[in-house]
Amino acid sequence: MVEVGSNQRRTTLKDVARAVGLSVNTVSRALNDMPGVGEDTRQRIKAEAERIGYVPNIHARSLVLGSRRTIAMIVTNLFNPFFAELVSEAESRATDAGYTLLLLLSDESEDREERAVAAALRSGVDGVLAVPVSNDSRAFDAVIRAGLPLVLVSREITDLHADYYANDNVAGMRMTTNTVLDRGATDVVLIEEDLQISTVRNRIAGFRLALEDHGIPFDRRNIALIPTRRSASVALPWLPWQAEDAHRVATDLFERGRRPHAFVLGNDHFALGLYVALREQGLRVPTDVMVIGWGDQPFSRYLDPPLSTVALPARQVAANAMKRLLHKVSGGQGHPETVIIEPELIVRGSLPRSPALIRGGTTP
Amino acid sequence: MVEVGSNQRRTTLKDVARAVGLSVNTVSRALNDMPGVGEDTRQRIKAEAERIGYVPNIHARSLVLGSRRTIAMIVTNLFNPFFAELVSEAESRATDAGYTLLLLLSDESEDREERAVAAALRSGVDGVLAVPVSNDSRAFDAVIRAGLPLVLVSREITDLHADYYANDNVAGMRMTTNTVLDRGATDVVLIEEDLQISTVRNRIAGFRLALEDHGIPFDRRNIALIPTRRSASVALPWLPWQAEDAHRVATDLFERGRRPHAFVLGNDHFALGLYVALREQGLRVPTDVMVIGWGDQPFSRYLDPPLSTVALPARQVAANAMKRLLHKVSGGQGHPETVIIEPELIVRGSLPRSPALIRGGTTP
DNA sequence: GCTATTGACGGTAACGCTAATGTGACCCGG
DNA sequence: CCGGGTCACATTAGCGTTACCGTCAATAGC
Repeated sequence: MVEVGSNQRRTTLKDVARAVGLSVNTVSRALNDMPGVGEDTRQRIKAEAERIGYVPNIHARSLVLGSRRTIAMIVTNLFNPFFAELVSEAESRATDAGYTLLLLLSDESEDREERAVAAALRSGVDGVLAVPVSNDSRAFDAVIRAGLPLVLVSREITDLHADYYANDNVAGMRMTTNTVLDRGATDVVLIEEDLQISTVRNRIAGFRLALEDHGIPFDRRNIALIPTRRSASVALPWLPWQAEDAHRVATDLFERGRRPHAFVLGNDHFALGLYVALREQGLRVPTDVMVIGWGDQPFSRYLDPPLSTVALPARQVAANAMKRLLHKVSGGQGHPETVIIEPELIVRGSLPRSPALIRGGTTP
Repeated sequence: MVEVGSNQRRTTLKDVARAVGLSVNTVSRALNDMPGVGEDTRQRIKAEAERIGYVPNIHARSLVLGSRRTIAMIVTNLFNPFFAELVSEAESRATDAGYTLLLLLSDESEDREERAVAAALRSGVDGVLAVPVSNDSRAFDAVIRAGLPLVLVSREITDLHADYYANDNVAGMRMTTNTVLDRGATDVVLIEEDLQISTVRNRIAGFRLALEDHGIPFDRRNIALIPTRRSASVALPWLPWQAEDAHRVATDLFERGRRPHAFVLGNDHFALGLYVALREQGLRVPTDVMVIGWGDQPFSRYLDPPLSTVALPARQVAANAMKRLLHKVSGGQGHPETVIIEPELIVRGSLPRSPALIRGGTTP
């Protein structure tokens, strides 16, 4: 069995140099496939380095090269599978390009976000990929001041002049809302998280645009915001709670005598609680009430009835963002760019098969 | 607006030293709260460093200190919320201890696992926290050979002498199986992933123990293994597919005339597909068939009926593992230790309220 | 046959930081 | 009044690599 935690001195370039009787310099050039070394010498050096178990000291290399070949990714949480997918794709792309990924979680807290940014800078990363907590640019100003490439994903910061990659929340929510309106709903309720982020703002904007499209006046009562639970200044958009809160919000509506024809949601997890609330009210989906979720979670197609939802191009967004970031990291230029990708509506049993199946909302 | 990607030279200790008219060394000691600096001088130095925006160069510091204060975490994927929670907790603990977390994904592929380990070593991390892909120790031998602290989480490698932290899969599955047996089931089917990992092995062991507890002979037909989908040698335990595969496996059983009294599952996602299969067969939960899942996913309590399942102490496991790793990283000794935590059965509507409600399995 | 040119290699200086060792001023006791 | 100790700082030596220049021989060109 190999001994753990041995404290033998690591073999360095100097050791290899001594072993082959050449200079440190030549050995370095040989191992890095730099010109200026005879081919046979190069092979001999490589063989010897392998033999005595030489592993380059990344710290020294980073110091002289000024790069650690590492990307920091700052994400609010991993419980939202959308973020998990973003991180997953980003890791894969970074690895393929010979970079590693430093993961920092901000937990929807501006405090922690600031600390994450500080940690990223301290760690000497080559670039930062971030899903910001809010519209406040303060934390990320530090990144820009440090001269580090920065790319934002999924959430925009309005007055920050940075690259931004996301899916189209405006068009997406406009599409879902229009879908239920086209099918005869006139009283639609949007359930959303109460977070101060562009994602929510844009989805609300899309929702209002759809109402406009159909000449329906917007009322504040068309939107139900689910307050974010916080603990010690850390937001907790914990998925079970989202379902629970959606259940409560919907039940409140019904108890106040409201009876919407359709719900469009900012999150598939809201549908879990909403479905229960509807069952409790004896309302049937989609004949009494239409429901469209957001995010196409794995469970959504297995609900009863299967949940219509919006599939988000998470991998594509992350891939584009990382590609752009790596381009900037390796000295690439160009004005900050914004790339917004259209999401896709997935129609399932929670929508009536054909339009205009619901009229007036109440079944006779 | 701040210019992005500027190439101004970073301010170094020397700049601070010149600004305050002191030596580099004194500035270093002042900023690191080392003795040998007058208190007023220290404050003056700190203020000046802050003013001119000094950020220590981690590369240089790492070189001289021989550490980057970074932990590598190698995980198979982030789609399984259990792993997402492990990573989340690990990141939090590492951050609290002044470390950063390098995330590497192995995608259930031994190839990628080996590359992840290599990347971790190249990156000069101080320790490795890993969920291994298989029972093969080869990849992690390299970690031990490099003298790096290694802690395994959630999956064990039998012949690797390393610390290991997990939840008790044997006891957990024994408990769930005993629960349905206690309530009168005699024909129980376990649905599991077909992965060569200790997790699955142990859950199967627990399942068999429960059968023994009840004097029921074990038959190969008591276990339905769901083959892992692979693409280009990368396993894809993608959650929607797990549900789909469970649906298929269950339907196959029914079509071959099998009619189990209970299903115990290795994963809540299997329940999604199973529920659909049961509905298609006109079978009711829990009166006709009992179901217990595994992992307490957010959606599980919102299924119809709510899914009984096993809640896993993911955060606790990760916290213990990271604590142990950080202990070893800072030179701590001790024999490799194994800590196994009991999971908790959560009883919901997919189990009959009182034992012995089902007899013989068929309702009259 | 003598000078340019090329190729293979060595010497040395960074990179920015910390740690070990020096140095001078000051204080204190005898 | 002087020796020894203490404090506040400076000087210097690395850490292991890569980059920039030399050097020296072999070869090519006229």
